[in-house]
Amino acid sequence: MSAKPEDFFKNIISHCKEYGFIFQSSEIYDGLSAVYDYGQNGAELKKNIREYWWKAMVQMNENIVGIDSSIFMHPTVWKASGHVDAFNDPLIDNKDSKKRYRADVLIEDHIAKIEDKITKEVEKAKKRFENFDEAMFRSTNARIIEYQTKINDINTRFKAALNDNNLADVKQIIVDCEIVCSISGTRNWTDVRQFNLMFSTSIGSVDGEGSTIYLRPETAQGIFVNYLNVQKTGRMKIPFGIAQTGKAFRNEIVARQFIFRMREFEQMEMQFFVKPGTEMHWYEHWKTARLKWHHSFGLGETNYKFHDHIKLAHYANAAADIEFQFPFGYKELEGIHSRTDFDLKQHEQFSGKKLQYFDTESNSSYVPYVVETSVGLDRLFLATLSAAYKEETLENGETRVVLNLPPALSPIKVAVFPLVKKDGLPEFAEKIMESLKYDHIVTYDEKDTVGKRYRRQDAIGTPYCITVDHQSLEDNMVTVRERDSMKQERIAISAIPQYMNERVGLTSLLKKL
RNA sequence: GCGAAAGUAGCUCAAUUGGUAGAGCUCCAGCCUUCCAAGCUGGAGGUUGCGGGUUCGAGACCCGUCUUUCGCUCCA
Repeated sequence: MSAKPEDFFKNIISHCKEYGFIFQSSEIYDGLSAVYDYGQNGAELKKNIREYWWKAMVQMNENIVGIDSSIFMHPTVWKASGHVDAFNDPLIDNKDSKKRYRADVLIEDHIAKIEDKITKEVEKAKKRFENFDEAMFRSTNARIIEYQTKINDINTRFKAALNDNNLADVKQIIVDCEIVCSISGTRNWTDVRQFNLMFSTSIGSVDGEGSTIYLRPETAQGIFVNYLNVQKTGRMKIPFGIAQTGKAFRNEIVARQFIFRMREFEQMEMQFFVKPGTEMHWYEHWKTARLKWHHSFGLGETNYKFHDHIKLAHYANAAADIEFQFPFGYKELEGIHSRTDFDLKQHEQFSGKKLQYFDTESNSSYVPYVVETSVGLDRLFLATLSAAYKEETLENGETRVVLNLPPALSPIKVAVFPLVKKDGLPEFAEKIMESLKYDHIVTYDEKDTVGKRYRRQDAIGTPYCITVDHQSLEDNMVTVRERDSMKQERIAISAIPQYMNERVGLTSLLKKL
């Protein structure tokens, strides 16, 4: 329609700022890369999405309960989960080809090449001599000795450099070995850098005496370490789930695409504990249930698709993403993973505590298997907003920008206007607003023409506007104008509460599930 | 992180080879009109992202830096 695809996403970002949905963090100080703040309307929309998720998972399922675990956790949690070891690879870039390599792999490959040369020398010699003594040949041949010395030197130096965490020397080894990029063929390398996934800080008020702890890179571990607490105190019977929403932190190498990938973000996760062997049943169950939940937003079912993982993480035996068609293409919105008993087993091992469940049916104990649903709240926010954002051309040729948000998720549910700013209409309108504010977020506006005020509300997705006119003073009727159709109807003031409750509450969404 | 491009009022953009930073919209205070953004009057808002340099003089030229976008790379 009006905007070109490449401009469309830009317009959404501008709209987010202009109407108080998203601001860049610390903007007056030039901002902080890949960190964003939610403004007055964004905070409401985000809260509403979170609430809808929570009700759909916890309130609607008797066997799912919610927790709220700390962002700080014992450092060993992240050793057990594998996060500490997984992201400490030293990386180096070739400036010409822009190709990134693991520095240790480059060096190991180089060593392997030298070993190849030795092997070739040995094979050549094998063919030449009848009674070939390989060990003798290896220990006496001058060229092989030279190669082997080189390998030993590199290995010694490389080990020392890694032990001392001396990244400068790791680079120097690459330079000294004259290792070239296989693509560009050049030796134009950047410095070797260590990338850490997790943000660290220290606990304990005395500087230097505290121990290093991490800001959690996922909320799931808070569920795993509490699984037995919840199971016992809640008398939960398998299968049961534990849900949680909360911030997680990842020191991404690159963070792009607005709030799609941020360093600080919010997850909504549910870990479902099941009897081993039944996990595939539950995996399929949650795939279906979660997709249905997404569809209930009414943003277009064709915008969603499953992406089944072929290559699985070490802890999983099945994994799928629900992808959403963002303005920049299909991208992951939610992950549904069959995580096996990997996490709980790891925590058993590292903590030395039994994390087993006693199954009264089979009269046996086992570590439950886990099926995880994990959705990014910020991504869901972006998906919702970008699918709801419409630049419309009206019949009279005018354009309007409207957010076709599900009414239950809209930041503001009702706007109340006096048709004119005199004759007692403002006071009358304010009374209506006062009566509604106990149940809904309501706003009041008396500035500019009423048409302009409708457009302002369209731009933030307010589903209903109530306008008070002179006749209202006599018959206690008001005009209700609906956002998407722009249709108006006349209703009694006494009917407003029920009218709104039927249309802007979460109940109607929950009933679709 | 690498490369390229960009950064001027809340938003969209101007500003002659280097010569006093402007406009429209928005916003605010009023007036008028009164059911779909368009009338009138007045007002606020900028160390031109930031820091250096060249120059008599820099929004413009040079260097650095920050942020954003795109491509590559990475992605439990």
